[in-house]
Amino acid sequence: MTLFARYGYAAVSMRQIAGEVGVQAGALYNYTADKQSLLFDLLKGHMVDLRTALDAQPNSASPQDRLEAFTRFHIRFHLERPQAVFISYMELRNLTPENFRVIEDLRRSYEGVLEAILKTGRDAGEFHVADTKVTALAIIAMLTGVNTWYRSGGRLSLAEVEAIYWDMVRKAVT
Amino acid sequence: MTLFARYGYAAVSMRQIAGEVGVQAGALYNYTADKQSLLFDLLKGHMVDLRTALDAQPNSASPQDRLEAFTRFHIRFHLERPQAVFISYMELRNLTPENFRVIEDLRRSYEGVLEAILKTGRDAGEFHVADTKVTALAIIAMLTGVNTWYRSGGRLSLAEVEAIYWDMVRKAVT
DNA sequence: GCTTGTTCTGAACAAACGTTCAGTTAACCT
DNA sequence: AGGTTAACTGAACGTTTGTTCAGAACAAGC
Repeated sequence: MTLFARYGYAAVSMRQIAGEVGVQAGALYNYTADKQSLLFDLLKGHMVDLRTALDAQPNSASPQDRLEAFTRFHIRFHLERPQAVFISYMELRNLTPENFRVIEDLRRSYEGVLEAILKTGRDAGEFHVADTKVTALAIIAMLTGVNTWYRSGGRLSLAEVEAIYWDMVRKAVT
Repeated sequence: MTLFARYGYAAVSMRQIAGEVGVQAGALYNYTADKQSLLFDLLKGHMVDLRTALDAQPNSASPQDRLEAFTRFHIRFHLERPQAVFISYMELRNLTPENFRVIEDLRRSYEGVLEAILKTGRDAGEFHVADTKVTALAIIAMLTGVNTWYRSGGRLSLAEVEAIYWDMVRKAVT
């Protein structure tokens, strides 16, 4: 994961990976069918973790509370695994078509959770969003963007970042 | 550019590029010093175009109008060059350190324009943003996200997309 | 027709690629 | 101590990589 995140899937050789774990290249094939599976298992594991962690969140009552919970969860979860997140966005095109479809479905299901929150809030008259699908994607893109600049120990704490983003999300949909 | 966007810099060979333009691999070296320069020139050209096009925009008076102009400009410009945008986000790590620094500086200067707008608006009491730097990055991430899903001829027109995003940006900062 | 300068080919280079596999080494159970 | 299984090495395979370069092809001017 570290090597893929640093140099990219295509630029990392099986010999490099083997060297990093103190083994010869051939030994890797006792654990993985091929290089492609290495990438796929990484991405699938990440997406499943994401969905599992989201489902483990306590269910809030109001749409507003649920949206806040989602926002804070997304930021926290993504900031805890910058490498997996990075790879999940950058290496999609290096998946075989069938593997790609699996990851894409997982992601769409995650996006669907946010969209459902927005729909509920709009139907309840609490949110004012022109298009729940587009708004969900826009919010996720905004939140995931934190990963490109946040460094722990930097100017802002995680709590401050969460507060800033939640403030923007809340205002954007109400 | 097409090949880099489709398969990624590392996965595209000079022979593939040569084949695409109907020439042998060796002939490419009459036009480029090496493969790295090919990528760098592409990214630098894109960033310079971006900055040039932004500066060519008519200057609006109020912070709100300037923010709207920026929002619409960013969406339009990025949707017009999906390949260059994609490469500019994905292939940064394949630049040599000194080339990377050049591109990063150009991008930071672009982000600075948006931050300046936010600062002006906040000082004028029109915007309420907790952190202009973070807000600028959040807005840009949100807007650039359009490229991941928008397809011309799809459900929404460019004008509709601009309107939806501008509505979110406006509400998020006021 | 000859010269000049530019552009291209086609082969060559050493290095690196993913993957396989016979054979060695290590670990564990009886 | 012996036997079984799992893990690893090290070499090999056929390709492919970025880049170089001598020579062929080509166009332009006289």
